Amino acid sequence: MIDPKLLRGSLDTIILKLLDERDEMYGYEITQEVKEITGDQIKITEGALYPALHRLESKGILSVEVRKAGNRMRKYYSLTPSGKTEVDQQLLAMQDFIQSIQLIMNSKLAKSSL
Amino acid sequence: MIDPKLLRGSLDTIILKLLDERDEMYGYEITQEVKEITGDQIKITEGALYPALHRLESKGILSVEVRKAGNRMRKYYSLTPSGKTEVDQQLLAMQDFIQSIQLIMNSKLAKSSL
DNA sequence: ACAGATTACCTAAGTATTTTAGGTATATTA
DNA sequence: TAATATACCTAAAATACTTAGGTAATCTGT
Repeated sequence: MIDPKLLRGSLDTIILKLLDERDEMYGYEITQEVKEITGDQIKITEGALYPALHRLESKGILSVEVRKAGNRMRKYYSLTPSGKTEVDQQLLAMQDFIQSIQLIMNSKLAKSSL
Repeated sequence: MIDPKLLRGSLDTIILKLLDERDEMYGYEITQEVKEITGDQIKITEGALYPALHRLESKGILSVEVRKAGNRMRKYYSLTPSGKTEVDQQLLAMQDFIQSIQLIMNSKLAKSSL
């Protein structure tokens, strides 16, 4: 399991990336998809997910449509036009982030006496 | 410049990785080294750095030695024995994290009608 | 000589995000 | 019919960060 600490700050990007691929997803589906893609490595907790979805909606990045699956309610989220711009930015930002982290993790700093 | 939001949660690992290479560094030196390695992409703010160093020290992961450079004080940090164990764990955790993020970022989810 | 930038440390208030720990209700499986 | 899974939610507490200061020594250019 991925240390949840490292995940801080990347939840929004993960959500947006999935919605960029899937067009439409509901919250619970997102948690399951992330678990599957990462082989159970990343588990998004609902206490983090739902507030994040609400935030993104209130920022105009996501739009919601409530539909019923049988007798049960689902809230389907999708990217708004401004959300699509936002994804592109966040995906680039994530790439830069990973690259920089790898620079640090792969750096062999000069030790005085080797 | 890397979105500071994405950096949340990885500051400790960055610090520990540098100290694993360098054996001994002082705070300001860490900020400069990170800037240099990442080509100005990652800038660690002092408001984040110093509390982090104090946290790691109080956890017994780092030890400090105050020395003078001329008339000016420097606090040199280094890994304690338990700190060395901790680095190893955190470096593995960071690798797993990056790998999982990349799985998500590279995932092409099945869209219904392609 | 001295102003401004850099080096080097620090802290506290405010903000943001997450964890933890609940709650409700329907649907499926043993 | 009990337990698990699906599906939504929230609020208090914890955590970590940004912002915005503060002190002081040293270097750089004029």
